Amino acid sequence: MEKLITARQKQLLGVIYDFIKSSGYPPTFAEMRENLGVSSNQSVADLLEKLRQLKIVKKETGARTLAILPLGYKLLNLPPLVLILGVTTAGMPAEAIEISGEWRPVSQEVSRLIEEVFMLKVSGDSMINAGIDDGDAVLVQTKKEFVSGEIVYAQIGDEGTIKRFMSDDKPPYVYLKPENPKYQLIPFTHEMELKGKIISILKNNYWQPIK
Amino acid sequence: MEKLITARQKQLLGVIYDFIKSSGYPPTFAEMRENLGVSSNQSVADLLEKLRQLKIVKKETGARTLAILPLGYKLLNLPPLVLILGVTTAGMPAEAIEISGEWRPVSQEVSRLIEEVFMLKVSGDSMINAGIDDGDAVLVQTKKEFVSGEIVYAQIGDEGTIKRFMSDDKPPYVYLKPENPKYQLIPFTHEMELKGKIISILKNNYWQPIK
DNA sequence: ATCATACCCGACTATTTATTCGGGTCAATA
DNA sequence: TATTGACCCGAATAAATAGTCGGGTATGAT
Repeated sequence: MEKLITARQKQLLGVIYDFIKSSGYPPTFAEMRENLGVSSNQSVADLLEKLRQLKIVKKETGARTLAILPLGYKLLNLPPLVLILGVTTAGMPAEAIEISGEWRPVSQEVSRLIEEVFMLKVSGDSMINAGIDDGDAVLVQTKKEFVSGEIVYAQIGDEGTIKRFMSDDKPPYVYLKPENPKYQLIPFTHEMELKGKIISILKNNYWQPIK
Repeated sequence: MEKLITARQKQLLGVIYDFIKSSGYPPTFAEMRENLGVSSNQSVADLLEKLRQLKIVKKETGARTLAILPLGYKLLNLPPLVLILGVTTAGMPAEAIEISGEWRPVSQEVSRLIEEVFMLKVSGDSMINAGIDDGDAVLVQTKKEFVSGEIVYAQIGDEGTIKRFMSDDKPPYVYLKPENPKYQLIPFTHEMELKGKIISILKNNYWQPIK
């Protein structure tokens, strides 16, 4: 196992990481100096230059123009691929939901990535035949184009709903289909907006602490 | 519906957001000026001051000491509460996993939040009685202290495993219990490290595109 | 032994960037 | 119509910050 990075370099990486984490923006040379316990800018510059060459961080000219690159996060032992889940309180999805006390807000400056995927609590039994039960939560990946047969999250006016999206060659051509014979299918209208596709289901019983 | 924020203020907020998103660090006054199409710092300062008063952004003295606060993200129509899932390739969890082409890496400067929760693919049938099947994925929330009965992700040497954590008043006192009668329980040893608690299960059939 | 490399010092200079000053316009409102 | 608030100008000053110079000390490899 060969050493890609020296201990000191890694330490600097950690300092940068910690700083960003707590303040929301990158550190200056002076701030790095202090957290590293050195007194010269050059010391920081030397280390930083190595990190830059190794594509662990990027640095542009100017104040605080520093960012950690994927390789850097990897070295910090944080997985490079992530999925963001938003737990919405308002806005896009229709109703506020709360996911037990276990899940909590994370630092603000990051919540911006939540475009990708968000989470919704399901109420009702209209999709039980697709394995989605009342009280489950679903992950919705936002997208624009949909394929017939996908389970989607749609908004109809102010209300959000989860149904199977279908398009046919016979009337009503395009519609939402509940997965429960008790319910009628819903023809597509212009008040209807498809927000995303359900990519996962989180079963109700697992959100709660398991006794 | 009363207006909390003016159009121009919101525009600045958007400019800041976009800048951070693409560069990884906050903009300077000059950069905001340009993206806003004004020529005076004061113009930016005025708007920024409002955003600051309204607790939409925070601003410290110094270069690029700017960050968006939760309220700001809310105004940008991004959910304020988020959960981060890491999909690991190596390191903490035992094996690389890939979640269909649908899920993709997000900007690097953010992956640092993944300490919270990560995702693992499950192989094997040792937990079928707890509803966790081969091919499912689970969400693991990292923590240090565990309660008897929780389903946990544990590492034994290099290998990761999912089991129910149990502690008793009779031997073997502390152990991991498979939820499948085919398998034996595993007494706790010092090579064993509990990484986190399973908080959700993503059923295999929902990762794949639904036909 | 000499060389390269990782690391460090202190001080100086150059540059970037923020901050402040003293105004002005326009539209809504009292 | 006088006032206020939102927005804007250009220019000067003040501050923060980066970048650079010319070194030094170890340590391990050639």
